[in-house]
Order: sequence, then C-alpha cells, then structure tokens
Amino acid sequence: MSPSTVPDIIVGRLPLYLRELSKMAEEGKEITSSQELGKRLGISSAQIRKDLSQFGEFGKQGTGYNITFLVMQLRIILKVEDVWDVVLVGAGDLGHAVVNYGGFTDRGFRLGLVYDDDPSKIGQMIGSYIVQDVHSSVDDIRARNIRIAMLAVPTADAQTVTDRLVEAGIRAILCYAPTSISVPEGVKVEYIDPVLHLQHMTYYLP
Amino acid sequence: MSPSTVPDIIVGRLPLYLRELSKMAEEGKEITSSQELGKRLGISSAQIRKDLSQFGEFGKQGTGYNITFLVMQLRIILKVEDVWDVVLVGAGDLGHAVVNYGGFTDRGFRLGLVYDDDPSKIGQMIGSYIVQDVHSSVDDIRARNIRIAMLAVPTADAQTVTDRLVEAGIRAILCYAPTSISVPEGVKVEYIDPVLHLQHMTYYLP
DNA sequence: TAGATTGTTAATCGATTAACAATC
DNA sequence: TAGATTGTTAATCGATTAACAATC
Repeated sequence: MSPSTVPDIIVGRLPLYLRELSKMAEEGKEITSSQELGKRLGISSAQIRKDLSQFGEFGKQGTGYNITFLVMQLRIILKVEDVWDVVLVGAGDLGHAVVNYGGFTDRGFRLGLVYDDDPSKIGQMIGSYIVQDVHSSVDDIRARNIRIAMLAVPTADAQTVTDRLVEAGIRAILCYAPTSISVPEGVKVEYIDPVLHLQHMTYYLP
Repeated sequence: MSPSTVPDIIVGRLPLYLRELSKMAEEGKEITSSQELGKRLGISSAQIRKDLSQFGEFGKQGTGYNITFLVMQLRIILKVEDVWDVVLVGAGDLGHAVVNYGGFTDRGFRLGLVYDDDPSKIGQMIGSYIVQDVHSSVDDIRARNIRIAMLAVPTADAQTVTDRLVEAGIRAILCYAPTSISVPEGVKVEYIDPVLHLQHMTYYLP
C-alpha cells in the first residue's frame, strides 16, 4: 500500500511501537501479542493490530508477533533501518543537551554537524563536535546531502534559519523554538515545546 | 461546562492558541479573527471557533477577538493565570538545558527545585539553583506543596523516581526519558522524545 | 485437538467542516 | 446600512472498537 494512503495518525504511533518493542527485545523477550504491547502502551490491542495491518501481515494466529522480526519491519517502514545524518543549529544549552543526548544511537540517527551564528561559539568544541559558522551551512549541508535538521535557536531566529536550511536541501525539521515556522510543500516540521505539555496538564489539576 | 466533558484533544490545542495569541500581542496587534489565527497555525477557522465555544463566548460578530482578553481567558481556562512551582529531577545535560531554558517565564511556570542522585552533582550550582539530594525530595515537595515535575533522568531510573514523586504529591509529570512510566489514576503524564518525532518524519522522506 | 491470537469487517464513536442565522 | 465574523447546527468525514472467522 502506498504510504500516502496511510493516515498520519497511524504513522505517528509506529515509532512508539518500535520503541516499546525494542525495549522488550532488550529484556530478552522473543514473542509478544497485540494485547501485551497494548497494555504496556495504554493502547487497545485492536488498534495495534489495525495499525500494523496497514503495512502487512507480521503476526501468527495463536502465537502473536516475533519481536525481532517486527522491530526490523517497523524500522524498514519508518526508513530508519540505516542511519540518517542530522544537523543541529544552535549551540546554546539546549544544543549542548542535544549533542550529548545518548538516545539517537541505534534509533536511526547520528549528529553530523553543529552550527551557531555567535562568533564566540564558532570553533569551540561541544562533545566531539566543532561548532561551525551557520553562514557556511548551506554549502556543507548540500555537499553532504543531509536531509534532517534540529533547530535549537532563539524564537526570533527560527524563521531565518529555517529558510536557509530549506534552501540547503533539508526536508525534515525538528523545531525546539516555541513558535510556528513556515516551510514550503514537501518539508516536514515537528515541534517540541515543553510548556505546551505543561499547560495541557495544568488544565486537569485541581 | 464541567472540564471533564471537554474532549482532551481540544484542551491540547488551547496552549497552542495561547502561544500564538501571546505572540500577536507582543507584535502589538489588538484584534484578531478565527481566520487569521487559523492561518498562522495551519488550523481551520471553524475548528478554532468550535474549540473556544466549549468554554464561553469570547468574540464579537463582525469584529473578531480582542487578543488581550482572549489571552487572559485562556490563561484562566488552562489555570496558568498564576505561576506553578515545578521541580526538576536530573541534573545532567538535559537538566542543565531545562534550568537555563528561558521559555517558562510568563507562561505560568517557575523552576522551584533541582534534584539528582549523583553525589558528585549534589550541592553544585546550576544557574541559580543548588542541586539537591533526590532522597530528600519527598519531604521537600510535600512541604512546598509542589504538584508538577519534570523528569530528566536515565530511562532505567524513570519509574523509581516517578513512584517517589507521586508519593510526594506530584500530580503532573513531564517525562523526557524515552520510556512509558506507570502512574496511579489522577496523575497526568506527558512525554517528550525527540526520536519519536524524527522517526515520524523519516517515514515521509524519499 | 483445544486454546490462543491474528487480520479484517462492520458498527460505533468522535472529530472536523460547511454553512448560516444572528449580530456587531 | 453594508460588510464582516461570530457561535452553533447539521452533515461529513475519519478513527476506534467489538466481534469473529481463519488458522497457527
């Protein structure tokens, strides 16, 4: 089935399935069922079976799913069976946290380049990376054919940097700035703003 | 209308509306319409009007919405008209980024306490905070009546720390660890895992 | 075989949109 | 008044769930 026909809300759950199944594999489990996976994720078993059925038949009646096999299939579906190079723009505190974040490894991503526009930061080391001048980013990114960027710059700079990234060939942006950014058709953007989550929860607090 | 009757998916959009309206206010705008706001957020005007109508009548036919007034109303609805104290557990790189994050101010939150379990970190300064021993957290949190926590600890520690926080009276947790945590009824949890966003986007990359 | 669980269908449930009377 | 936009209704659209035949 062609990707464009699968509802985006289903695609968005696959990474969650992949994460939990990888955890099960680490625990040494070999087989699971839609019921068990659903319980661990707080999702109905019917939904998990329905979601997976969009992409093929991965289980066995009476038995369930082979975890290693399903992990591999989900990696292929999500296109993370290989490793994507990712650039980071913004070498502030958040940028530091992203650089030192251990969670990318084995999940399909590798930090390739780190940029900032602050002359006092350019040339400095963060972890094993040298902070590059953002003004050279378009050429670098083009040359290395990188498609994914993480944006950890101040809100005021977010749109300008975005425009440059798109020009350089970036097609997916994870934006940590608490603002909406405009991109042309064909460029994906997702946002992380912790305050949105906090405000969502305070609604329910007494 | 009683809060529990409003669909959660609508509640989840209110912080987004609030963020964009605050930005408009900063730009000096006084009035907006559901159409204009929708355009800036990539949401239909009908949805915005329907969402807001769950909580009252905030606009004027023919005119639109007074931005300052609507911002105030949304703050009240989301219970962020006052400032919540928040505790942070985990003083690693991510913890540092959270402490130095400027985005909490004026959005309803203030960092109150920072914890870690690493003796080499306890007592050190991060920004203007002294890292506290997590073993004293239950008493501290109870004494100060804090309800909200951010969790920036390794995956392996997430559940243990969560149990302690719940015992201390925490009722809302923003979890940065890439794992699901179990909490009793009445405790809200939201998650931030950048890799889930990246994997969602790679699905659509050629 | 008996028990368990899948993949799928049909029914239910809920969310979004279109349209418009009300009215500023 | 004329034009614009709200709040709301009804229609549409889409997502979730329940149930079960197929089958391991």
